[in-house]
Amino acid sequence: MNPKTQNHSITSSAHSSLTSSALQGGGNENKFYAIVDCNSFYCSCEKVFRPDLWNKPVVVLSNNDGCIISRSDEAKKLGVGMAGPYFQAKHIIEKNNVHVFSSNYHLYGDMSMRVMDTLRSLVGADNVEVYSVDEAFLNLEKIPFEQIESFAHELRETVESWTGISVSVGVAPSKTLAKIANHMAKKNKKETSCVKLLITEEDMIKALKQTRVDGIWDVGSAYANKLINWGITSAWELRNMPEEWAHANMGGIVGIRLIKELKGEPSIVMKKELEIKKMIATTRMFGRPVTQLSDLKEAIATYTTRAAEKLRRQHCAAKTISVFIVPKEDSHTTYFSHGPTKTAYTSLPSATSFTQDLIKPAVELLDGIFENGRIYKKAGVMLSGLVPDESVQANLFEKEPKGLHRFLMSAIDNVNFSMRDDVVKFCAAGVNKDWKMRQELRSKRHSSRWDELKEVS
DNA sequence: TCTGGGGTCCTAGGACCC
DNA sequence: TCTGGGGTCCTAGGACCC
Repeated sequence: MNPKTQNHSITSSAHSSLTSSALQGGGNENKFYAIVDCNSFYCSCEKVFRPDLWNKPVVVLSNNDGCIISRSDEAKKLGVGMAGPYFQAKHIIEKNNVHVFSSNYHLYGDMSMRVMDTLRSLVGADNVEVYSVDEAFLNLEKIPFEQIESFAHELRETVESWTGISVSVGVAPSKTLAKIANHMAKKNKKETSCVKLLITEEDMIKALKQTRVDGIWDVGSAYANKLINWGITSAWELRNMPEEWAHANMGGIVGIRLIKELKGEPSIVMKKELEIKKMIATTRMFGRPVTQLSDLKEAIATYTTRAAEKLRRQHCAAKTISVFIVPKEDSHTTYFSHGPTKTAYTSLPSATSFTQDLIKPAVELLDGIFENGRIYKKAGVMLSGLVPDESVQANLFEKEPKGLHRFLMSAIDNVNFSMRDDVVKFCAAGVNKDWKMRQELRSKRHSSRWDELKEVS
């Protein structure tokens, strides 16, 4: 692993002059990026297996059935807000007979894999960067310029007919512009057929003028507010600011990159697939308020087990483990807030990926931060200082040979992966787990569990 | 009553070294 | 009493993403 890998390095000026020729509509050497983004992804996954819900309003809830994290177009039209708490939208939902699902990550993960595999088969695996569960950037440099538009439509049609998931496609000379194009495609599905290209200078200028600064990828609410206070409201106005200004006022090189991207000079390069994570976290809200140390210990042991699995899956070991717990707010506030998070971390004597080596320090850290009498609503475990497993530096004082442990871990992983649901687990993780999150409305795992396969009658 | 989970990158500042 | 300059590494915290 090379932690210094620069995924976001500024590209050379030679590159950008190549792009400006692209803007004038040059030849095949032009570089374009596509972003393919699934429409209302979680809702679409649910609908694939429920034809009775096509054209019906659907929403999907976050873990613990807390927030609304995906809405079908029909639900959006009814005024169901994004990322809002479920209970606040409940009246609209009940009145309009909106179908509600708890999140079903087995299903979404599997459908995501199918979408990504389809994209890989269309442009080659090397030209796909999976950006999130429902989006991927594609490098279109191999597609001849005059075919870009038809190819973008082909992408959309193929994904939809092979997986049942509808997507929107945005194409432009930089990732940030592609994101803007995608946004426009999504906003006017009928008019654009879910495909929007920004490949001429006029198109780009028009799009930038229509885009507000808070709609730009990588401009969050903090910068958007600042920009608006400075009188910069459209993406076009931001694009015309000097790079030195961006460096001074918008987070250093992040700001420069943003301006370049808006000008169509690609500055955020494609990431290689299968990059290993630099930090691994498993954190959850509890399904009910937790006050007992013993319950918290079970939760921490369970999260540590999950995190250690993720660690081994990318063949890494961790040098640092940290644990945090979040109490409920003492005072009565109407607005959602929580009490001060307590965090503790420790450096391990040597990097490890063994669950049992991680649970012990995790639970000890918990002992140090737990306060009797408090009510807790959330906890988490984070692993950092990750190193490739084969290069784990041996500790001089290590007595036990590791071969046996490694064998045991991979045996447990294999059993749990094939059977799922923790058939084999560590006792510290508890058996009852009544603190576990609520998932009352989860659909079946149609595509990843034999016993939950969809039946066709 | 009820508000998710899991990441990334960058910068500043302190500790430490020669 | 006077107290450099340059470098690296680490961590905390802020900003962002879906």
